[in-house]
Amino acid sequence: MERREAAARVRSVSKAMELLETLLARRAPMSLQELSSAAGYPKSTVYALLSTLREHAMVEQRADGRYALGIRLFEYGCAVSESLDVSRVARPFLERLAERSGGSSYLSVLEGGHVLSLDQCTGGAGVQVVPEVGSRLPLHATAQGKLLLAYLGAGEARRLLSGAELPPYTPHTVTDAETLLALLPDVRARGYAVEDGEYKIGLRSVAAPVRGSAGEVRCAVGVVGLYRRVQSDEFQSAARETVSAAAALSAALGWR
Amino acid sequence: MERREAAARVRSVSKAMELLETLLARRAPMSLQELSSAAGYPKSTVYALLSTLREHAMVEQRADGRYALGIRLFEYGCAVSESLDVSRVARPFLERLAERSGGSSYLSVLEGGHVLSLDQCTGGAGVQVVPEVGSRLPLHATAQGKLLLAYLGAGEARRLLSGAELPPYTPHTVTDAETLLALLPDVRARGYAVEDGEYKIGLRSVAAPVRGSAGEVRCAVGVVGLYRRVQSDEFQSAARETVSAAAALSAALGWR
DNA sequence: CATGCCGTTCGGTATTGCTAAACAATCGTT
DNA sequence: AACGATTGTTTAGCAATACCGAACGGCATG
Repeated sequence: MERREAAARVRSVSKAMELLETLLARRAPMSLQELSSAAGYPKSTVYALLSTLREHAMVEQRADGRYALGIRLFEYGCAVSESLDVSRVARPFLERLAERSGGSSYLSVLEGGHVLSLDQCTGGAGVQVVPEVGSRLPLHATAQGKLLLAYLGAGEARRLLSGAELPPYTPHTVTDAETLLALLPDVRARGYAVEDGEYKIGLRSVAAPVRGSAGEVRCAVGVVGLYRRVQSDEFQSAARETVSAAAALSAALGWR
Repeated sequence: MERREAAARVRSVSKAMELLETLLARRAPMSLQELSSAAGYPKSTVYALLSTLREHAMVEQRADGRYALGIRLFEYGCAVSESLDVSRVARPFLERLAERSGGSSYLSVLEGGHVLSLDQCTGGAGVQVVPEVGSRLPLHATAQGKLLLAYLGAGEARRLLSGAELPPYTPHTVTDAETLLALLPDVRARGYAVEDGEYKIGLRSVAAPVRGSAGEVRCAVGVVGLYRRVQSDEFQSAARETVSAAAALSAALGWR
């Protein structure tokens, strides 16, 4: 029997975190009423939680009374960013990869059923579409997502996919969990994952695994660009560059 | 009678926030016991709080059991950073200021009795000492701190200074609250604040106020460098550049 | 001046978080 | 290997306290 993660121990803390998550999802200040109905708790409950969060600068209240994410979260974010040795070490590799692949490179990890972009490096040529640092991308419609899923335990990958909707971003998006799971052994065998216009039409992307000193897959490096076709020479070359950048970064992190 | 801010409404949320603050202050993973004794709550209480925070990825637990700030805080930090239009708008001004002043420029706000550095831009010449983005600096020993204090209500400035110790970072640090408060009218009159080796010996710094559309002082821009003396031409020139950069940035933010 | 809409306050209730103590797991030492 | 020390985890019961409905006051707008 697999061990279920324990339910939330402290409900009020959970509720407070839900409020922050709501504010993050909306990406805009919200009124007390909005937060109250969005979270499903009574106004006065939400008020007490927000007051407490406000005292710790986790939220701030605007002049019009609406609540927004607070400045202390910026501090925490910087501290976490510094403690992530990965992104510091990865920077030169990302830059070199962007230069050699002709696309934009990025570094991402798995977090809460999404792909979280840790860092990026926009390529030189023309208009480039890159995920914003700190933004979430879908697991099922991105190369990074498929790659990170591939190196999870099979049960874990199924759990993440079954837990959520798999919305079709383009006609090429794989929206069936089983179909997606069936692709993962191939990803492991090849050592990289490919995305062919599954998130945005015209964009194609490769991702390869970055391993830590214990051999575990810590994150993914990838390239995204306006490549013509997956079979094209440019794309295949970008894939090779991605794999070798990921290997070099892994080595820098102490792999082998 | 001045309105005292209400006490924390939800204690468990407050305790959870204290744990995060402790982790931030130590800047290193901490064991359950360390956190328990640092925060002054029993082990099992801290455990319940940490478990809840962990479920929301606000903390993460390392392989050795120690707790560290979680990856979701990075997400929140990025979101806050994006919503701060100031730092986006300020970037070109900071770059130009660093270039013209011969020092390093930075942007900072008042937060929780400290100066919080939002962005920085290191100058080209030689070794430069700049505050890390996201780090806290003392109010009483920095140009930014004195500047931001100067534009608060007098009562507010006194409250912030009396609440905390004023440790001497160098022999030149002003450690007496009243002496410091007496300097603030001069700062307002001149339109900029100066720091003369009060935080680190050899470093001198200027800061000027950035105003928002309502005329309120939103943050400070400044320059720090290895200037010889405050009276030197280079420093005086840097001060003029700082004031004009602050004014230009204010204008870009809708002042006047 | 009435009306709605908001953020804020208040007090009683029972929910729920707090705690001490026991448990389990890991590690270093004898 | 056995031990003991140290640590993270679980549990159970009590009472503190978080929760909520309802009322308040301020601010717009009609």
